[in-house]
Amino acid sequence: MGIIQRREREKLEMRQLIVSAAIKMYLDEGYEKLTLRGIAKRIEYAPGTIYLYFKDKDELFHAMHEWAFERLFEKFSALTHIHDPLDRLNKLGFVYIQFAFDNPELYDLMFILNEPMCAIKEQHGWECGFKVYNFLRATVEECVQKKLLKGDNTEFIAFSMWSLVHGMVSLQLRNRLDLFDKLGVSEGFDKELLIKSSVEMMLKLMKA
Amino acid sequence: MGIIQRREREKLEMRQLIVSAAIKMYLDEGYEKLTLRGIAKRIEYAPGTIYLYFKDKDELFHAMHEWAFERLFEKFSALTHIHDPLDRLNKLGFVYIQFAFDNPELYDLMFILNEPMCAIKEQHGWECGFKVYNFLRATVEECVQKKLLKGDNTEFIAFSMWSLVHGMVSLQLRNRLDLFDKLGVSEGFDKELLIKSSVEMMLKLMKA
DNA sequence: GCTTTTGCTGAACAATGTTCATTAAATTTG
DNA sequence: CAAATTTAATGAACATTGTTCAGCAAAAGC
Repeated sequence: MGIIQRREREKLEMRQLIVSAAIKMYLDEGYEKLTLRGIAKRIEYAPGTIYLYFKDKDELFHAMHEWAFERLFEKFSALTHIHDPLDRLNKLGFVYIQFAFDNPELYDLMFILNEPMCAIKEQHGWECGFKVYNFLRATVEECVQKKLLKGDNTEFIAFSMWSLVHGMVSLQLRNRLDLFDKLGVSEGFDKELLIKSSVEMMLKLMKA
Repeated sequence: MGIIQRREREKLEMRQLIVSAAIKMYLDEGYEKLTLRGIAKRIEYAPGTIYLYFKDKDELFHAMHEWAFERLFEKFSALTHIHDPLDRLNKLGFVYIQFAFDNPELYDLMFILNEPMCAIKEQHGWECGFKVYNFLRATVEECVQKKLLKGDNTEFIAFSMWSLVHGMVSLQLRNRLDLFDKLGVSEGFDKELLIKSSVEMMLKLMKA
């Protein structure tokens, strides 16, 4: 029965077509302008068709969310060759921050928006997030075992580090760092530099 | 001219009436169910009336946002009596976290949602946020001057601490910590404990 | 008492996510 | 190959949303 195989393949291709169009539209025009009608028009299908491939908009967001995680995981993977775990940990932080600045909309999808997580609750867990987090966790674990860091609780340390960079990045993405513009510093105050410098300081502080 | 004074007062009262109804509705039914028609019905006015007091929904969000900041500032103010700045810094963190867990919707409004910041761009800056942040900043400054902390850059330290707790709290609010449920830990894994313990660890680490 | 200003109305508009009866095409069956 | 059946896609329709605006009634000014 080659036919049902082909059908399955076509179904996946169609799903991918929709997701690609959605991502392109999302990156081009932003969150609010990403509409199902717009996506449908872009791929030259009727709006209702999307519902044959996705239960609702949340599920489409989830698919985009997974795609975004693959992009970040690629960046992380490029660091596996670094032998010194402390060095790797450092780079990991900077890659994470750089990714957020380069792809703010994707970061939103991955770590801030509610939508993709609604779809997750009804399906399997948050595997893509888990996978990326484990990269950090494993590196921290290695540092802990080699006693390169202060403290010995891998869980707490990894979580704290993630939270630290996520906190900085998400405050920036949500314009909460505009606060620093008023603090007497120069007008076009560089938030990216503030973040990177602060992370650098914290990492130094945590070294054994 | 007592009349225009009364008018001005009535205008403010009406604004407050709308904001109160909006907050009540927001806390009762959540972000998505907060609709202008719903608010109008609640205060027994026509939908269009709200636009006589607020330019758009974002501006209403901004007013709610300011109200929320007053609530947090009250909590912070209760800590002014603590003399030891390091102790105050500790408590500050826990009050912040507790506030977020007790009032997740308000926290959203204050630090995660985009809406209230749109209204800010067109008006004066983010004064309410600035005020609350300065509370933290001043406490850190005091610790730095008394050499109670490692490091001497008040700006970096205060920003890092804010980011750390905000990161933890916002990851939790956006269900990104569900990841830890799969990590083999117990099912009803206590996120609040994880957060508070991690912050505790980090604070110890930063003590001079 | 007439005119002007003000506050409020609620119908109307455009846009959204979502559903579903209907149609067209592909596949299976006889 | 023709008929029957299953599948894919349509696009009009529905309920909601934020927002606007011509009209209207009451208050204020003269």
